[in-house]
Amino acid sequence: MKSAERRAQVLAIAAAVFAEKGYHAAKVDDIVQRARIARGTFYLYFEDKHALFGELIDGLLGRLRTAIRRIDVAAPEPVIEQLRANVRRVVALLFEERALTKIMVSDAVGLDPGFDDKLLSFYGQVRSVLEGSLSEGQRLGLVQPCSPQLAATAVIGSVKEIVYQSIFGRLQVGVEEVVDSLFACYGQSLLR
Amino acid sequence: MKSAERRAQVLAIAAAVFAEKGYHAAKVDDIVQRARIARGTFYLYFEDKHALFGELIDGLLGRLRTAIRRIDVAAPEPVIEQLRANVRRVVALLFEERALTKIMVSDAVGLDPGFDDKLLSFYGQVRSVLEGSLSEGQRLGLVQPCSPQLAATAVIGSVKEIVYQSIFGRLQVGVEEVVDSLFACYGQSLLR
Amino acid sequence: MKSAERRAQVLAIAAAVFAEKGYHAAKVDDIVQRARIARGTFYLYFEDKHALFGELIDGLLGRLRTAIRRIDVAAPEPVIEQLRANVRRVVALLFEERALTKIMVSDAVGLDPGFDDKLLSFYGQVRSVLEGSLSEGQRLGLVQPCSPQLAATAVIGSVKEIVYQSIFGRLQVGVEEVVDSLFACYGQSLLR
Amino acid sequence: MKSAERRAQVLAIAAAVFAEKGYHAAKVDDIVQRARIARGTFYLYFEDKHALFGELIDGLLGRLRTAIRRIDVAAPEPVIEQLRANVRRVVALLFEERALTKIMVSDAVGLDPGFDDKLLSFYGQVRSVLEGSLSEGQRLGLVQPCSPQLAATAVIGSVKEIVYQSIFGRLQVGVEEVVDSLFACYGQSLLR
DNA sequence: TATGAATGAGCTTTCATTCAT
DNA sequence: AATGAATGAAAGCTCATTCAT
Repeated sequence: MKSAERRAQVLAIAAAVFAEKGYHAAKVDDIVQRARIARGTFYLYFEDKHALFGELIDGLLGRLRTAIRRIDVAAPEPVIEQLRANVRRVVALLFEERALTKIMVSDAVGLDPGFDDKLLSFYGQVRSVLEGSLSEGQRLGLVQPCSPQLAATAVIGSVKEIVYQSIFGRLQVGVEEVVDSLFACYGQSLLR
Repeated sequence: MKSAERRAQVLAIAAAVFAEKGYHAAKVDDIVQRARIARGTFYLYFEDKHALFGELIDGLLGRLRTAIRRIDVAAPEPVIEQLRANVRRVVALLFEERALTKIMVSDAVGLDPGFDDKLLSFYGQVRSVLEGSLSEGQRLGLVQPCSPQLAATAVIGSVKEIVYQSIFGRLQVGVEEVVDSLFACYGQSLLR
Repeated sequence: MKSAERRAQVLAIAAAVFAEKGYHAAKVDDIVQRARIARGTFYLYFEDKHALFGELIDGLLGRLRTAIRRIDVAAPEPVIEQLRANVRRVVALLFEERALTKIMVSDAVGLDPGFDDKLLSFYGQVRSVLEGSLSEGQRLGLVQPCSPQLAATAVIGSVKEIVYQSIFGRLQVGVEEVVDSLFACYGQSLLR
Repeated sequence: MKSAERRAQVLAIAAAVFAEKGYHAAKVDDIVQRARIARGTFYLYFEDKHALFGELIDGLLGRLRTAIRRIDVAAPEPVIEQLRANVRRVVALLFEERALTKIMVSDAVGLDPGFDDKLLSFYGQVRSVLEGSLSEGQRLGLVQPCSPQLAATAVIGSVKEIVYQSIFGRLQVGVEEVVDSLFACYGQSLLR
């Protein structure tokens, strides 16, 4: 148990270091020094730097997957509320895990074909959920006729950019504000 | 003049190599070998690898800035058409310059505080243009009441994600399709 | 303790390599190959080639400073004997440390403003000691009237040249012979 | 003739650059830029950087050799005055050619076995002249009994050090002062 | 389980020299 | 004679990883 804790601690420290310096600038030394472990110990816990990074990304993607629940049109809760809850959970998680979010959007992209696949596959899954909901919504006459694929992609992009700007840029917003704004934008039409 | 051509050629080859392998995995050797120049010649044309990369990014950002024109509400052309033309030019440029686009979204982010600033500043400018148009639109009753800042960010994110997915992912779309879809999404309301 | 020994060993080997090839011609590779360590190990022990060289020079200058003791006119031992002991210790040290002496006179000069300062400052200190003794000697009527500054410089030069010639050149002399000759030259005029 | 002038000019500029930066830090580029010639032109005039440097050193050594004249005991001018004239000419030349002097004492030493031989052979010649004079002086009872070889070396070292200190260090002296001081130091003991 | 000294492949960059014009 | 773009060998240094203790 002690070992698992230590591992988790190193993982958290590594996330912070990666977020601070970026994957390449973050040296294994930086991590072990901050974690107060020996260099060799690092390799006792992790295959290598790359694998540790992968674990961080996988962890975040897993938690994001958990946060996103398939919309159930038959459920008592209205579809739009289910969607809103999904978005809220995702945004809340990303805002909570700033370090992991940062490395996901700025370091994992283009680092490696493997990571690109991982991310693309994740975004594909999310898009598939959204596309399903939108198609269903169109079938029920709740959603405007348009390409569900592109619309889903656009929504994902909106969330990513708002999160990205609030982490890197000067955008100062809270979770509720983001969710409300997204639904204000998409919910009634930006341009009438 | 021959020299300028050679320089441009190396620049183009470097863009391709960076797009293929990523900034860090792309070695100066890869570039010079493909360009069929000696390693020393590379440093005759460019300060170093970093500076060459910066030139590529600056070039694309410059062309993007040129593609984005401030919306003129007093012009005879409808505001929405001006907006559409902006989006079309941007998307067309990004689709045309796939290699540069790829390195901008996947390598320039988090590479360096300098590059992050560069990108953030660019996105800030674009957002400012969009925000202005949205605010003006709201004043004229053409745009739904919502945070212009977040809405603008959302729109930028939509464009980025669609472009990103069509370059990295499996999204197979053309320029017109993207523009139409964006306006279908935002133009009449995604959810009724 | 093992590590300190290894470090000292590398230092000694480096001194020999520098003496043999000169600072610039001596490659880090030459040193590590002779020391039978990996290239990376070198940088574990020393900041870089320059710093290692600096350490060698500092070490010799330090030992030379220790060898030179301020003349005490009030001491029971005659001033001239104190002076002779100083010269003997210096010459003996330089003869003993041929490699270090060689790099000090042939590589450290003009290598770097920092090294020039270091050497100049050392020679300045030695000259100051000698000047003091000469001035005191003149006050006591033991030394011929002449510029103590130039005389001190001349004496230093004599020692340097004799050592230099006996290391580089064909001058085959021993410590005692050098000391005796110096005092034979200077002993009846400079010192009355 | 134009070409010879140009060559001489490049030579002079190179001397200045070498004196300023040292042999290794002085790049061929620095020289050609200051001389306002193309890089290729440099190699039209000189074999290479090393040969140019050699020419500078050879030139100074040649002029020094000219300045040093063999003492003629049979001449009407007293031996001591002949010696003094020699020293005066040498010191005057070195003070006049500070750049060349600097590179001779700080760059040529230990640069190359070839240069070391060159310098050693020069100093050997000078020493031989001095030794001859001192031996002759001893035979005539004009000079104290001591090792002519070591005495000659000491005198050479004195001159070198004074010149070195007045170029690199803070020693501010004129030619006459140097000559006078040297003869004050050596003049009453070495020379009876 | 933990350590940290040792490793060495591999990188970017420099610069004296060449050679087609 | 003059040019300067091109060359490429060679150097210093880094850092992820290994392994003897």
